[in-house]
Amino acid sequence: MGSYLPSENDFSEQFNTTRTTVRRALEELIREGYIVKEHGKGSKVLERSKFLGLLTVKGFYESSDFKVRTVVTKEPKITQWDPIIEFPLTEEERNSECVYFQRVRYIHKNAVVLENNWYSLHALEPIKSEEFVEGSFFKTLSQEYLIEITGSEQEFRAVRALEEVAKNLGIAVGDPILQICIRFRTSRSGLNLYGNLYCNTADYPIRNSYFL
Amino acid sequence: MGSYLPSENDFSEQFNTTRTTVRRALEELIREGYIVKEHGKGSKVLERSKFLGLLTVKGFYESSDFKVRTVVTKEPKITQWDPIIEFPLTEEERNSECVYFQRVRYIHKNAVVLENNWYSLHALEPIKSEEFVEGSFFKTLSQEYLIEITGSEQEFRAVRALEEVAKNLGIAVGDPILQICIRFRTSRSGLNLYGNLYCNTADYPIRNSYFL
DNA sequence: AAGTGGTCTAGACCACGCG
DNA sequence: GCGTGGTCTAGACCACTTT
Repeated sequence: MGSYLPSENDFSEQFNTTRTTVRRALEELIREGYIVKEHGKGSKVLERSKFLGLLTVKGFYESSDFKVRTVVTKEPKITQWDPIIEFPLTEEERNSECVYFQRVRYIHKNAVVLENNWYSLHALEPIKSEEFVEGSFFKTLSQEYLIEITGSEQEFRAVRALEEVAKNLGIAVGDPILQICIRFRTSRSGLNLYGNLYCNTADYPIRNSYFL
Repeated sequence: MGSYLPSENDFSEQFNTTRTTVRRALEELIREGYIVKEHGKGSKVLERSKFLGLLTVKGFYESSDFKVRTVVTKEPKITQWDPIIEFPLTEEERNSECVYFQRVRYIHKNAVVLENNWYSLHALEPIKSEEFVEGSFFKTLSQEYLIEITGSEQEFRAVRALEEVAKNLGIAVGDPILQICIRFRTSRSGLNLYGNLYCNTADYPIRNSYFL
């Protein structure tokens, strides 16, 4: 913590690769908030504030201070698209049914995020939650289907919690809540994952970082 | 709109540069939400939804449908650091005074964002708002001081609007509001810019995108 | 087969920080 | 001066899409 990583040249020698490739790897660490680069000095390892909840494009990840536990509250089932999705669907998606499921993310004993997810049936079969690798949908996609997340678009809004959200997150109806609408793009052509997240940011704000 | 850009090879020929460099430029367009890449097909130009407010690491930018107008509501002045800043200051920053100013961002006639900004006096002199190039603080840094934004970290929270925020944004006290705490890192060593933004997302959600 | 983006190697030069 | 990260050239090979 507060110390510096080996230099890019050191890494490229050590792993028999080029600086370009090392830099690509470091960019990932930067985006996830683990390091910052300092021109002329090196890559500094950051202290992780213990009250921070974190979001990456691939979902949530754990800081060293807490683990995110996920509970599936609605099993994946085939249904119609929900107009709450903020992104325009492709024609193939509109003409297909979709798979919908719902999860709640916990930190310690606290429900922090209620997450709705959809994807188009034309691009990917339904996956039961029992089949989730280590309980993770994204890990399942990666390991069982060789599908990777290639990017995402997110819309942030502050809204008042409605009944369902309030109940799941243990807050009052009308409390301010952070709504994040996400479209994940994937390495499988035609497959997008849509998410609608309600985050109780009172204790765990959502963090994003960006470099270059 | 909906059409494709010339290929990366075309661009690299046309501008006498390499594909690597072209790809870096395209990454910028991706992050700002102008294009998406489709493997094997090309770089697709996106339609811009007209109700979208957008945020990049460099501040706000305009979609084709509206311009963001900025009004300085509190002139830059030298003061003490405000504990509302969510990020740990460096020792040099803590030991220095800071420059603080406040702006309101308008879209059409609507006040949409109230923005507080701070930076450390030890790293940059005070800049009067009359000196802002085209009214923009970031443009001033870039053009007059050769300081570029190299990255940022953002924390998102949904909160209730307090008096000052409500008054400036024309909403009621207690209404849900999106608070974004930002630290911008810059190419000038030791200079960070801190921001505390209150966004009325009712009509203009904040958008982010990410690739690779 | 041809064209696209995705990834990688190899190497150069520059700007910044520090002793 | 030297080591660091920042940027760029030049070129290779692969995976995906379309014809």
